[in-house]
Amino acid sequence: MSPRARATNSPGSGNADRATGTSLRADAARNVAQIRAAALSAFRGRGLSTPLEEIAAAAGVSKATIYNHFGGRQGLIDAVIEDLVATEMYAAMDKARRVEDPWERIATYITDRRELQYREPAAIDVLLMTYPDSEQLVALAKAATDMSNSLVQQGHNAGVLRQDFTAADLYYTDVANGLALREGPKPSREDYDRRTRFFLDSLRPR
Amino acid sequence: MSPRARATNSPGSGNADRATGTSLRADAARNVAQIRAAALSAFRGRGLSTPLEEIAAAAGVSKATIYNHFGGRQGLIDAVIEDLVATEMYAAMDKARRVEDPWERIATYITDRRELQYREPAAIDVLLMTYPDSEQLVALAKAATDMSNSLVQQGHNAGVLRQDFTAADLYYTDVANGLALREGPKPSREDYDRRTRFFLDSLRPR
DNA sequence: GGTCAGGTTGACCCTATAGTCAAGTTTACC
DNA sequence: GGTAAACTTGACTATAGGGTCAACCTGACC
Repeated sequence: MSPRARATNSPGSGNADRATGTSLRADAARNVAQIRAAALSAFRGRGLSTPLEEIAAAAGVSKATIYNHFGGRQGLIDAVIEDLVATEMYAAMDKARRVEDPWERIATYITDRRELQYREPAAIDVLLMTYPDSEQLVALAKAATDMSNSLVQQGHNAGVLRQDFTAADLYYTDVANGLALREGPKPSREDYDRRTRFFLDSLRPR
Repeated sequence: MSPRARATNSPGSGNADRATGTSLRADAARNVAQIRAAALSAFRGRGLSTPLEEIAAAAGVSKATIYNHFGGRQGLIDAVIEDLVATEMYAAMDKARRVEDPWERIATYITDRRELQYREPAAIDVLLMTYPDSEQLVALAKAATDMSNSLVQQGHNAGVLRQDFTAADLYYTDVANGLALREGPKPSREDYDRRTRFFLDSLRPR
């Protein structure tokens, strides 16, 4: 029986076959790398539900090889989510946390989040938790939720955010924006940034 | 050969088998009515991409009977879109046109549009023109576009709408909102209405 | 250079959905 | 109540995607 990827990776590893402790044969290691690269590119272009056969073809292997190494879509996602969005999401959170002014902190975080979604349509799958069995996705979603709650709380306390605005409102807007980017025609940078400004403007206290 | 629905209905008829000029046998007329009712209900609940077999089952007929009378999904949509959303969309436009104050006109139209989308998830398919071969959908989408352009123009002229806000911005927001309603968890009335207010607030001149 | 565990894959099966049609059933009308 | 046109349908084909596995390859090591 071939080695199977299980869901026991510690957060941050994200590498196929790692948890087995066994090392891969040269050809297998090459295939894993090619699959990862193909998945990354496919997920970026078409979202996390890209047919695995397409990814396999792009990697020059058969579909079954993906199942061998990653166990299926979930495992593949776990293996590349770090490179796909997690790194940037955590970076956006860290960056925001380093901003002193409460309003600027919120504005920075929201702007960066929207910026990431513009570049990376797959980010919407993180928000929607389309694949709730992926541990890393769940962890990431939780971190993002905590961040939002905390930012909104701070904004209210500092009086820089309208009092009737909630973290749930922010989540809803993010989901809506992500879906619009994925389903509709992609807006120009200029249009997109202007809409970000509209949104930020709407958050100030009345 | 059984009569087939073609795409020659004049706007507003929306009835299967009408354009043939022939009248239906009693059993066929009953089936058409049942299919329409089932489609209406299914489209409301699950959107315009509900499997036809499901609609057929709900109507107590076979899938082939839907093809006989409506020619396929497109024809079915044409046959029920009027009852589904077109009536309300046109009503919202008319209502807005009767409002004197330019800002109130915009606010009324946006509020009603969002209200309709809340009640009717299928409305998003009209905006996105998921089924671009449906004549009535295309006509409806065009009417809505014209309405938006005109409202925004009037708002700018009257100085009640921020100058950098465009009809495309309104369209984008509508699409985003419709998708969020369809894909994500349905927000409470209270939350939804509050978000409508946020959006309207963001449109005022700075 | 032979062996075999590790690795790969073509060829499956399964599900869901769209769409078609020959054969059978039902209605309307004489 | 017979018949022909209208109507219905079960059974079919086709497409797309997930998932599995027996049989076959190949790299690593002696």
